[in-house]
This record gives sequence, C-alpha cells and structure tokens, in this order.
Amino acid sequence: MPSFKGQYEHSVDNKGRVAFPAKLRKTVSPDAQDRFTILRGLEPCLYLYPQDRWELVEKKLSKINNFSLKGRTVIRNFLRFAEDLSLDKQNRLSLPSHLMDFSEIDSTAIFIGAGERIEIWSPGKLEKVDNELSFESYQDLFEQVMGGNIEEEE
Amino acid sequence: MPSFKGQYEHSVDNKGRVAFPAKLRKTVSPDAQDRFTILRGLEPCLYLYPQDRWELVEKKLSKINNFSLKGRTVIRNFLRFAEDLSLDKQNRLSLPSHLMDFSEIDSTAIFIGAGERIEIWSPGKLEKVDNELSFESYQDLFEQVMGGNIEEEE
DNA sequence: CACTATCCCCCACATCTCCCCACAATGTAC
DNA sequence: GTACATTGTGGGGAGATGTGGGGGATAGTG
Repeated sequence: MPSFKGQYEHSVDNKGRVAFPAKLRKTVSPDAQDRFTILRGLEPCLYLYPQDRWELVEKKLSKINNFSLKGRTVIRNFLRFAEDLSLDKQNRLSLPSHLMDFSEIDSTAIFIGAGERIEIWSPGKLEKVDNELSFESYQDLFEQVMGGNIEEEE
Repeated sequence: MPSFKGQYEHSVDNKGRVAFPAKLRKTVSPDAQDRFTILRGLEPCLYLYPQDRWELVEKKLSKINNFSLKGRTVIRNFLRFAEDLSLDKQNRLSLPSHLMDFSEIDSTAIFIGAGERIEIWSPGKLEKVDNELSFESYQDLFEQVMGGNIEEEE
C-alpha cells in the first residue's frame, strides 16, 4: 500500500463539489472502487479514507466492547460524523455540508496526502496551524518522531 | 457487514412517524427485510437493530446464565421494552409512544449510525451528553481507535 | 351493535441529490 | 504550432427523498 503524498488545491463549486486530485487517484487502490469514507479529523480538517483502508478502521472498531459505556461512547462519537462518498463521472467528491461547516471549507479545499489517509483543509485553517509551527519546533518534532534508528522500529 | 455511520435529523409527524434515513437504508442488509427491533437504550436514547443484527444480540443473550438472579434481571429489563417494527411504504418508522416518552422524543429525532446498531436521540438529550464529553476526551477516544499504524494491524 | 382509536395504505408535493452534458484549461505527442 | 487527451469547473434536469394529510380496515370498549 503506497502512501498518499503531496498537496493539491482545488476550488469547491456552489454545490459543494470538488475535483479529486488526479495524482492522488493514481495512489488509490483499484480495490477501493472510487469509494471513500470521509469524517471529522482531530485537527480542524477532514480525513478521507479510500474504502479498502477504511475497512481496516472498521475492523478495529468492531473489536470494541459494545456492552461497556466507554466502548459505546467511542463508537458513537467516532462514526457519527462519518459518511460514505463516491466519485462522480468527473472524478469529483460532494462534500457533506456539515463537514464543510466543521472544517470551514467554502470555496477552496486543499488536499494533503498524509500516508494512509488524505486530509482536506480550508486555506485559512491550514495557514493558522502552519503559523503556529515554527521551523525550529518542526525540527524538534521531526527528531522526536523520527529519532533513533528507524530500522529498530517495532 | 458494514458499519452504520453518520447522523441524520428528521421530523416526527403528529402520528409518531419518522422517515428512516436513506443513507442508513443503504447499509441495512437485504436479509433484514426492512424489519427492525427497537428498544430502550442504555443511554437515554433508543436502539434500533435491523432484524439480522438483532438475531446476533439474541444469540448473545441466550448465553447468559438464566439461573442467576443477575442474569434473569438483565434479560428481563433488556427485553421488556423491546418491540418489532417495520418500514411503511414511504420508508417510515412508527415509534411506539412509550419509547418516545422514555427518550423524550417529540417533534424531532436524530438518527446516529453506531456500528452494528442505530441510535435515535432527542435533540435535547443528545446535546446534554455532548456537553459532558470534552474535546480532550474525544481526542483520547480517537487515538485509542486510530492509534498505531493501521497497516501493521494483524 | 355502535363508537372510537389506531394502524397502515395511498396520494400529493416541495426539496434535494446525483447524473449527465458542455466546455474551458492544462498538459502531451508529433 | 497544432491536434488530441486529460483534467478542472459549471449548470440543467430527472429521479429519489422527506413531509404532511385523507381515508379505509381492524380491533378494542361500552
């Protein structure tokens, strides 16, 4: 499974449709059948999973105990802001309005390939988190995450 | 079996009827034949199971020890407020009045896809539990589910 | 038996979604 | 440069969906 990478800016029309970047489509597995699941991200952006990768997430969810309060709370709040999407014949996604509100996306959306998933940002929110992250602290983060011998990982 | 997901708000008419969300219907297995079981939830909401998934719940219940007081109490109180429902020709559910009372649903019902079942909430009750869930704990929950590299799974 | 309440079917209709067509912009081959 | 394919953007319209109300069949009550 190759990683999604790169950043692509597209306009959103007044029906909430946005073209899916052609270069990202080349990374989507044919198994996914141009079907996706989109949901609220932890940051003020949206997460987009091709179907085959989303199924791995569901597999994890299905292992959570449904007869505990905490388990039910996890499942409810995770799934309630998720929706299935497909590409139309022009390779566009129709963003649900509640997710556009959440992410403050209106006329422009920025796709960011982020490994196993794709993130979709509004320009404003993206600029804001960029400004909060100085180059120095990015260096620090990088070292914290990548530090040590990568090959020893797990 | 795909998970139920998403949140949908519908109005309840003065006959207690409410449209079953079309997107959720796409997730219901044809095996279920548009037949459901509805019952009191453990939270102040209603649980709605398509027939095929309800049968899995019954299977679980049947494994509970019937000769212990606790076991009998659980079974009795779980099942006593359960009813069978079907969709009418306009894909609506007729909510039993005792369940509308319990869940405090009157003119508006919110459907939440929660994995193997569907929850039905009144706006007021839902807002209350939302307020009790801080963003931090949502982050924690999220990381429990999504944490780790998905590709390493299994 | 009459009366009433409830259920469920049908019809009507406003709204929304999605599919299709058109075309502009961009990239590529010759 | 020109022709052609791919990609990005916009809009119109058919069909699906959500909502309300009327009315007939059925069952429960006095």
